[in-house]
Amino acid sequence: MTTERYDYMVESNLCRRFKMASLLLDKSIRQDIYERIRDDITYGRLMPGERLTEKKLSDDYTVSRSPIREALRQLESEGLIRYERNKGMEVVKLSIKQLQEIYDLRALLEGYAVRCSMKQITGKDITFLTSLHKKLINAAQTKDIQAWLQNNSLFHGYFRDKSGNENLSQMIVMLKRRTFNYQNMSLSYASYFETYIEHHAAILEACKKRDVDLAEQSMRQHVLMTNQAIVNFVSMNRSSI
Amino acid sequence: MTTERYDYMVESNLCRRFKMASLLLDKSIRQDIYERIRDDITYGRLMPGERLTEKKLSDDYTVSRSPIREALRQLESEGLIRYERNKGMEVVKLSIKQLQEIYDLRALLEGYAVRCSMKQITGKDITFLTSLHKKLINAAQTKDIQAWLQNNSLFHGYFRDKSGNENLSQMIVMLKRRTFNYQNMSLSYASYFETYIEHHAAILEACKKRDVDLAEQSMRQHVLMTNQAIVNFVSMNRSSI
DNA sequence: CATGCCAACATTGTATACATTATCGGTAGG
DNA sequence: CCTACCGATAATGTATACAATGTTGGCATG
Repeated sequence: MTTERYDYMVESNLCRRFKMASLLLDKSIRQDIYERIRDDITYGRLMPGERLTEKKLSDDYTVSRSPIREALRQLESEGLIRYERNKGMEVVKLSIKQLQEIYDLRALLEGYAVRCSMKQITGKDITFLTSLHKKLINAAQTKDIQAWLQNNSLFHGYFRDKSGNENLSQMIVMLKRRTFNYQNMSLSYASYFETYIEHHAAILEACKKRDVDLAEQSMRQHVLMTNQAIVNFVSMNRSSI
Repeated sequence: MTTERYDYMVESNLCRRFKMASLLLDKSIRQDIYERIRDDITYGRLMPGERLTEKKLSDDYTVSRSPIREALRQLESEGLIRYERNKGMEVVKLSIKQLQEIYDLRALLEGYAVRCSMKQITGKDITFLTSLHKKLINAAQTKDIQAWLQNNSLFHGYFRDKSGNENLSQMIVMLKRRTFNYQNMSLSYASYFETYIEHHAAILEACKKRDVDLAEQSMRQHVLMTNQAIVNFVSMNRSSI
């Protein structure tokens, strides 16, 4: 009995230290765990189909199962993991059809974001987007995938943020997270940098001309084309992902 | 101690077989709670801005806080409730701007759903939609709001389901849940049955002519018009909702 | 050797205990 | 009268205990 109490005290003290660490960051353990697992999935440290148990996660992060379970519920709602009652969960593995569905939606929504953003984009914004475009060209020439990813994200994110529709923005981000790892893998496999740069150039050009319809259409085509590259990649590597 | 444990295990395994039959009908408490709170919000038994505490919920449903908390995480992810750390949660109260954002998205997505569904809609589907349309006309004439809501839901749901895009469908449903109560309240306040019937007729007509662009456009306009009615209603009753 | 059964174990589902934080009313000091 | 502070209370955040369910591997049986 005494030892039990002793053990408990030790555990409690350990946990307190972790709690304090997260308190300093003003973040709950649950929120922290949520973000870590989410990023592990989007950045491919956890692969599609991989099975996760609450025990393993609570051991890995040295916290109890309570915050873990709550974080998992969030991730499930966002379509990143799949639950089966009394059996556990796994990282969502998207079928070709699902990938196409999601990219169809992304094309629609990102295109619409461009349309909305046109009302608020000024010459200054065009200048900034052009500088991003140049960085992308540079990244393509030097085959710097990290730089590409980063600036590509900024390019797309710019229209998203300028759309002025917070709900639209959130949806696009959610869809992006669900496919990010697939996109990343396919990019490492076979990059279509030149094609993408042409697309971006077309979008930019349409923005300069203030041609809303063309800008929206260009973005839609661009996203759909990206999807094609990913579908090709997944089709060829279906066994492992 | 060992024997006790042994006996317990035996009984547990034996008992399991007798329960097997009813297992399929079982639902986890969490899932049950989730659905009940969700419906309480969408059907207005819980009003926007209303504050909920875990203790009250666990008392109401006579369960512990664990499944409650997990259900609340799901509801939060879906935008139905809002959490503030260490302070608790409340039913989301949408601003006029948010309502417009969400309806903008619904218009975009439901319009797109009509576009997608056109590939798969046959004469038989048109016949069914026409019968729904007639029921709506009847409900309008008799001012039967319940019948209107039910058949209107079927009308819109038909295109959604026929779109063949499961992700699109889920998004529309989610957006609908977030605004359902507002829509419902505004309908009780001032109904635009005649206008909506004209819209539906236009959509049906476009379907019959297989005019995809017109059908999509008609649905978009219809949804945006609905939004206008709701915004008017909310603007006038801002104090209470 | 194949197969069905079942105890042991592993995992998820729920309840409870404990820890931390917010809220609110009252009181002392200005 | 106002404000700042304190403490009681109630809420959320986390850890742990207990219960129900799924899985596995060994053993008996044919």
